[in-house]
Amino acid sequence: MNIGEIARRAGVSRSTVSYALSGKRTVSEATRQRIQAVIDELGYRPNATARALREGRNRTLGLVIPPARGRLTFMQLEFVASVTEAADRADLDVLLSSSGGDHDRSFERIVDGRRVDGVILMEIRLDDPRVRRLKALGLPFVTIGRTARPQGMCWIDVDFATLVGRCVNHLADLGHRHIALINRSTELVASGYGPAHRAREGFADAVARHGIDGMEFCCADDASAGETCVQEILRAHPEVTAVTTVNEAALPGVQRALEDAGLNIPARFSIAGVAARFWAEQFRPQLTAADLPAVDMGATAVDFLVERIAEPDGPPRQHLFVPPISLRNSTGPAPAAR
Amino acid sequence: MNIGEIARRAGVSRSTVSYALSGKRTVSEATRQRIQAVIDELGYRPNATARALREGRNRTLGLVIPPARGRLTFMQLEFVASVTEAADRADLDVLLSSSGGDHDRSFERIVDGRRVDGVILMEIRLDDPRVRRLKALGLPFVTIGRTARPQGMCWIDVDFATLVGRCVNHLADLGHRHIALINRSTELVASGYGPAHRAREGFADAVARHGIDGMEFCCADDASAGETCVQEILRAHPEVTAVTTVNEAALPGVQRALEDAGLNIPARFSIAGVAARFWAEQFRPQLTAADLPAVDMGATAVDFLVERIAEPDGPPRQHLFVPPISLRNSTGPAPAAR
DNA sequence: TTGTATGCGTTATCAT
DNA sequence: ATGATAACGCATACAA
Repeated sequence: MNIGEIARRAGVSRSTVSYALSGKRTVSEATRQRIQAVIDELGYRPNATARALREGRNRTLGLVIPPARGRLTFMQLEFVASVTEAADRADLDVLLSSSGGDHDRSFERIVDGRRVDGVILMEIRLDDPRVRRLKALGLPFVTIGRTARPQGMCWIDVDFATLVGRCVNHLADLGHRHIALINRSTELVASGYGPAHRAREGFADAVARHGIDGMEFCCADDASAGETCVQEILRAHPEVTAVTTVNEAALPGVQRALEDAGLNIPARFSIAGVAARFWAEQFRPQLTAADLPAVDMGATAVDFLVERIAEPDGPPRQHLFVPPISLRNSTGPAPAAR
Repeated sequence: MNIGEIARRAGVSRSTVSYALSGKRTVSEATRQRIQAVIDELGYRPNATARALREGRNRTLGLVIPPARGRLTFMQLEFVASVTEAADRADLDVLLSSSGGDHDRSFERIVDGRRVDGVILMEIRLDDPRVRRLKALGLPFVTIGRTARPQGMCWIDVDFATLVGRCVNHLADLGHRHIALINRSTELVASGYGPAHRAREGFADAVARHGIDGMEFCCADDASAGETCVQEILRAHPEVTAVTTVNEAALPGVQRALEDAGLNIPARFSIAGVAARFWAEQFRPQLTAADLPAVDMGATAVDFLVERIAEPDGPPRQHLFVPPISLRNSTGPAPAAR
């Protein structure tokens, strides 16, 4: 069923049907109703593909997620859901692409074929080839996370440096003098993953500012790595009384290792970090942490992208999220000794 | 950059360029190379929208997910990721639609506008209006879960009845005589949600078969509901020594309540169920459970859909997943008394 | 208030 | 081995 058939049956021209539908020029009430009757009867709906071809836009945005083999984090998954809902509110569809590393076929398909009007790029690297690609194509995009040179680009990010710094402040104020950072994986750091780098920097700065002892550990994004990591910390650095972390997926293992070591939280050991609320509340006792604002971030990313699509040469918008640290029960005064 | 421009610069017709690219008719090596050179130089890529209009298909499938306000479960999220990857392997894109209940705008957009060649429908109800819609449109689709009348349709599902039955068998074999089922929420049951209904049936059958005492409790999909639910069970039915559940999101609360009641697992209380592996492993001690095979399910759903798109009138394929129950450490012999 | 004609970028049919 | 041309379904500039 197409617009021509509707026109024929209603005894009008195609343009009249089109205008009756779009309202972009006046159509007499009589013909409008006749047309509508035919449309209702035949259940006609305009073909979105033809419209996209004609209009030169798809009313669709691309969402590039990391390949699932590296297991999506809870935070990422919440973000995907919130982007989908925000897009829906703007009457936009979302074309999903799982890409990253060498697995970029779907990214190419979506971008090369101009299937989308703009792209939201998750899990950006400090130097990201996909960003260069999008720039070269002149396709509007928003990144989640910043590249090394984010000037002139549209992005949103979480201020991991500041947040980790605040965690250190908090722990130092409680008297802790030997603090460990449990960062993301070595591979992630090596590949230039911003959050890991900025967590490191924020940690180093804060530790230096307080003149206390800080050490960093990389840790894969899973529970058993977290367990091993804490065991290693306790073994090699018995003086450590507190940990700060940006690795939410490691938390269950962190908890286990501390329990097994008989270290009561927060009486004998403190921990604070940055994590999705889900993980913070899952921790026992609940974790003092900056909750990652996934829903806000998704909505903001869509807002920025929609704005940029409408006005590609407008000023690039950027937002650094600094969510408050929720004081829960995992931090307390440093114990006299361990 | 379009195919006409390439043709002009290569000094050939548009059809020659098209054929050179598709290989659907022979093109002399000389012109092929000349064309390729121009393409490489100008970075030409065919416009997917125009191709879709011409070919009458989009090489895209729709994935309808439940609205995120009800928080996507891990299982659902894993499924989304696996569908995306399976689609990518088949060179298909995935258009995401979050719909369900009254929030069906994006479903309409995708389906009415013929933006997709087929649809994967998650979280099906026993009587689902979207299924009727897709049938009426003649759009190929695969459902995750079955409707009440699944004959003639393409679907995959998890055999909750059998799995819950097996959990009961296992617990009965261990000597438990008073077993509770922690099902999904009252609302979900009321709305005709298949897994909840079939868990109930499987439970009732198994309990009757063993001639033991079984009782069912509905429980919202979150930790605190799980906690309340277990407290209620322990209070009202102190004779209960084991629980089986299909409510993974309630597990953290279940655990908390049992801990608070001082009921050691599995010495004084046993629990077995159906859950994503993530949740089973998160439980302490690790949960004896049938792990939901999200990745297999995603791949299978895509396979079925691709097949159906290619051959809309072929026999509808169906698969009932009965994943093995992984024996972990949450079940043991019934205690003498409680 | 309505109709006619054109083009969006492809692919495929027919012709050479 | 290659070219000209007609669709695909829609929106809109131009006419009337």
